[in-house]
Amino acid sequence: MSERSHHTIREAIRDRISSGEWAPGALMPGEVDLAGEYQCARTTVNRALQSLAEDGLIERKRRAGTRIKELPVKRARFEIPLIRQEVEATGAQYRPHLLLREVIDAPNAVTARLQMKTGDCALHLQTVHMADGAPYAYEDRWVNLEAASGILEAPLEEISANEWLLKHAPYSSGDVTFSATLAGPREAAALDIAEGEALFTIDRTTWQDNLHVTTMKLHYRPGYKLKAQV
Amino acid sequence: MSERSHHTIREAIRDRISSGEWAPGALMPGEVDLAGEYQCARTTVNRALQSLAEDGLIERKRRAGTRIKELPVKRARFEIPLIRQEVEATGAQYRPHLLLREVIDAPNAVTARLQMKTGDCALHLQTVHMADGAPYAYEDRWVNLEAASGILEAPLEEISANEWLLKHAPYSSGDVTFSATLAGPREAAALDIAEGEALFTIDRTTWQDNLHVTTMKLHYRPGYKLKAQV
DNA sequence: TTGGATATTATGTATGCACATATTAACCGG
DNA sequence: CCGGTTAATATGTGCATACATAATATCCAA
Repeated sequence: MSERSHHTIREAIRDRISSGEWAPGALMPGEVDLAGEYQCARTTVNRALQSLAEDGLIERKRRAGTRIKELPVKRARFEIPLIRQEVEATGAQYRPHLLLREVIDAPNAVTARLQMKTGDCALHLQTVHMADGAPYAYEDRWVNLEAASGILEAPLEEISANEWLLKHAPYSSGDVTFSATLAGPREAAALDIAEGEALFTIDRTTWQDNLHVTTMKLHYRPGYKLKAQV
Repeated sequence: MSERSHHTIREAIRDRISSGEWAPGALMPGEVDLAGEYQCARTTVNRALQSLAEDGLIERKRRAGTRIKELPVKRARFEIPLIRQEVEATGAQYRPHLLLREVIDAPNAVTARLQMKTGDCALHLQTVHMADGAPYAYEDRWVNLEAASGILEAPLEEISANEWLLKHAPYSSGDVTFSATLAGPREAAALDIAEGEALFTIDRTTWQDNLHVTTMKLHYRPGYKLKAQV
C-alpha cells in the first residue's frame, strides 16, 4: 500500500474535514488542486472523494464542486447475526425448539405482507431459540410456500428456519423494524419469564426478486442489547 | 452512463450471484474473464467486484480469486435521524424541553464512559423532546466539558444538545446500542405514561479523535419503531 | 520426504488520457 | 431587464498500462 493510495488520501482528507479546516457548507478544493497537494493523479483523489461522499461527509456536484455537508448524516450499520452464531459466540450450545409447525390458510395480515392471494396456504412456525437449554429468543414466522416449498422437508429441530432459508434463498433483501414490546402470556411462556417484561423485538420481511419469502417477529429475552457502530 | 459502466456490470453480476449461477463458496471467474464477457477493461470489472465485496456478497483474495460467500452477511443500515427532523417529518412542531441542567462531578459510571478523570465536572442534561407539546422522547445526557465547553452558552431550550454538538463537533464517531427497557417512575413522568410500559431505548457514546464528547440514554414513547433496510 | 527458495498468478492500485455530463457563468438579442 | 443560447468547468467514468502484493504452486537440494 503506497503512501499515496486512495485509502491514505481518503483518511487524510477525512481528518482535515473533521478538524474543521473547511467550514460546514463550504466548498473544498477541487480534485485537481488536491491531486497537486498530495502529488498524485486526479483519479486517485476522485476515488477518495467518492468514498467520502458515500460515507455522507461531503456532497459532490459536477461543475459545482465538492461541499462539506452541513449536518453529516449519521449512519449506523450492523450485521444481523444468525441467532445460532450469536448464541455460540457466548460459548453456549444452540438448538431451535419448535413449538408449532402447521400449514394453514394464512390470516389476512400475513397474506398482505407476503403478497399472497387471500386464502393461500402458508407455513406457520413458532420457535424458541435455546441457548444451553434456556430460552434465548422467541420467533413467530410465516413462510410463503410458493417461494420456499422445500422447507417442508427441512429438519427444523436441527437447523432454524432462518438458517435454512439463508442457505436455500441466500441473496434476498428485506426490511426490518426494531421496537420494544411488553411480554404477553404467549411470549412469557415461551421465554420462561413473567408477563409485562420489556422485550426487544425485531419484525422482518424478506423477499427475493419481488417474490416475498417470509415474515417474522422475533422477541429477545429481557436484557438483550443490539450493538452498532456509527 | 454507458451500458458497460461499473454500475451496470455490478448489478449484472449481482443478479448472476443471486440467481445461483455460482454456488455459495465456489470460485467465480477472474477479472480478466469477466472483462472479456462484458467487453470492458479489467479495471471496470475490478470496480464492480470491489463494490460487491463491500456489500458482503463475495470475498476476494489476491492470487486465490473471488469466492461467493457461503452465508452472505446481512447488513442493516439506517440513518440515525435528528429527533427534530424525525418530529418535523410527521408535521408536528419540535421543541426540546429542559428538565435539568447542571454542572456537577460526574458519577463514576459516566467518567468511565467518557474517559474523564474521576471527580471532573461534566454537564448533565435531562431533556424531553416535545412534538406539538406532547412528549416524544426522554433523554439523559452527560457532556464532557473538556470536549465541548462552548455548550454552556448554548440556548438549549431552542436547539437540542444533540444538534448543538452536531454543529460544533460534527464529525465524530461513536457506538450505539439498542434495547428494550421498562419505564420507571422518572421515565413515566417525563413521557407522561404509566410505569411499566416498554420503551425503545438507545444508548450512545460519541467521541472525536479519541476525546470522548458525550454519552446519553434516549427513551422513546411506547410504540416507537426504528426502520432499516437490509 | 522435507524445507526453503523461486516462479506464477489473481487481485490491488496508480497514472495519463480521453471523453461524458451536469451545472453554472457569460453572453446577447430583443 | 428578460429569457434563452452558448461557453466554461468540475466531477464522472472508461481504458490501457505498469507495477505492487499476496497467496499458491513448483522445483530443487539436502
